[in-house]
Amino acid sequence: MYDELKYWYIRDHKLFRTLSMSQIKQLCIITGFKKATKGEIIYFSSSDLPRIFLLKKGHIKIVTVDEEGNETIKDIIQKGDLFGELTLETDNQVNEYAKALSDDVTICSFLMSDFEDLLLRNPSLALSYTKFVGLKLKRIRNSYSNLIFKDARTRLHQFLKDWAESEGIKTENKVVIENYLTQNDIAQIICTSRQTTTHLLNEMEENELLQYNRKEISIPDIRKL
Amino acid sequence: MYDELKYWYIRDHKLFRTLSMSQIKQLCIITGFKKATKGEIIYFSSSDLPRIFLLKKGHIKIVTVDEEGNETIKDIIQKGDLFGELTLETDNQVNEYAKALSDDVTICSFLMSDFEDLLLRNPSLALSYTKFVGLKLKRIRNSYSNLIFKDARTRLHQFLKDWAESEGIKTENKVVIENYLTQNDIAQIICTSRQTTTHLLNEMEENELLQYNRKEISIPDIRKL
DNA sequence: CTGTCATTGTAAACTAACTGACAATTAGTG
DNA sequence: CACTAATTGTCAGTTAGTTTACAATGACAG
Repeated sequence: MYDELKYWYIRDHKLFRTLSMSQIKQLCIITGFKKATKGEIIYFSSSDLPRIFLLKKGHIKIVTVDEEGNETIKDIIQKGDLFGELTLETDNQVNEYAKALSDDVTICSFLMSDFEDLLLRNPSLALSYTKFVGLKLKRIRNSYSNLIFKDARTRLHQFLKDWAESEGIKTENKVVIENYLTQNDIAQIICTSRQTTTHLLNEMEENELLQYNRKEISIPDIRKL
Repeated sequence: MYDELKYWYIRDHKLFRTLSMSQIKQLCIITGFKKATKGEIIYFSSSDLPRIFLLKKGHIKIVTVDEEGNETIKDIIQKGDLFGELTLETDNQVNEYAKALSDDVTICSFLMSDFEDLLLRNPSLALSYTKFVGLKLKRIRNSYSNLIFKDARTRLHQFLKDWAESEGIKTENKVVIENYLTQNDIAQIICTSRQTTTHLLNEMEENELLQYNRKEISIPDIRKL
């Protein structure tokens, strides 16, 4: 029964919809599970064999730490996202780890080598996967080019729009986002200081562009951003 | 005889080494060629069927133009690089084009649909291609995260290091780079103003970290950057 | 209910980098 | 070879955003 659950977890991802049960089994025999609560650090066990991860539930951030111990956010992973070495190449960057942002994080993983075997046997899956990585590439490139050229205000607006787009619950033009990020997190994502972010958020609240609190962000009219 | 040349052009790319002659033919029947000289604009003919491009010779930059007509450099493509829609998804962003940076630009291209067919029939090629796209993703992510957090000076240093690494001719610790970029191009790549770039380059020349001219950049000791 | 820690709010001094404006130099073309 | 356009050099004024520092608020554990 527990085994059944495992399969379902993987099968649920749109990338794996085309797979047969036996192919899923091939991956899942070695599937690892992990649960985490808020603030918990999840290492990409570099000692272990390289793995690909799939976030089933919750939110996590991928973080790197530089020589001086400064955390920088590399990516925010949402439910349904694949992460880890998408290049299918092993990389021994030890100073990179994931951190749970919500209390109900569930991750499953499988060996990269098994995944590669599967791709070789299933060209259409390989094609889907390539498109998936390509899409990720495009998303990252776009968000970065937004980040770099515009000022902090525009960057915050753009970030909120993107966030609302991908996760917000929309009714008419009003959008409500579950806020699992601190202002400091947001600051890091849009590459500005915590103070500037606080300032801008308060400014937007004064102009009635949004209501901010630690649980949720509510945007009365998304078109005005 | 001309046909033979065509095949060779594609076969030369490391991605295609594993292909049989007939598979190459399948791609090449519809291969398009293009030559360009410095400054020439090459459109990703959006009216035409979507294509994948391979830069055989020279250097080009991928550029987007925003509403106000400002050019921003999205990518620099070097000899041997594949470019175009790596996502294998059509995208109707018309405000994106390529511009030749050197006088001897040669591009060949093939239809995306043909490429997809080939990937489906050739799983190991699909896997290689996936890794290729993944690598591109990693490269872009790294270069961006370098760009964003550091100041202009560090960014320029990092850029020069990367450039020297990928294209420079190294003897001992001295590196010579063929300079096909203007200071304005460099400024756009490292996201700063043209004046700041000029200032920093001159500063580095004073400190004998490099010698700059329009033809080449010579770095006496790459470790000092 | 209270103490503690994380998060958010606010302000002043400081600085890197941008903008605009113009001059000097170099490359390419007829 | 001279003319033109592109590239590079230089400067002063301005500004967005950082830094430092501390206060206020909220959340959570015992």
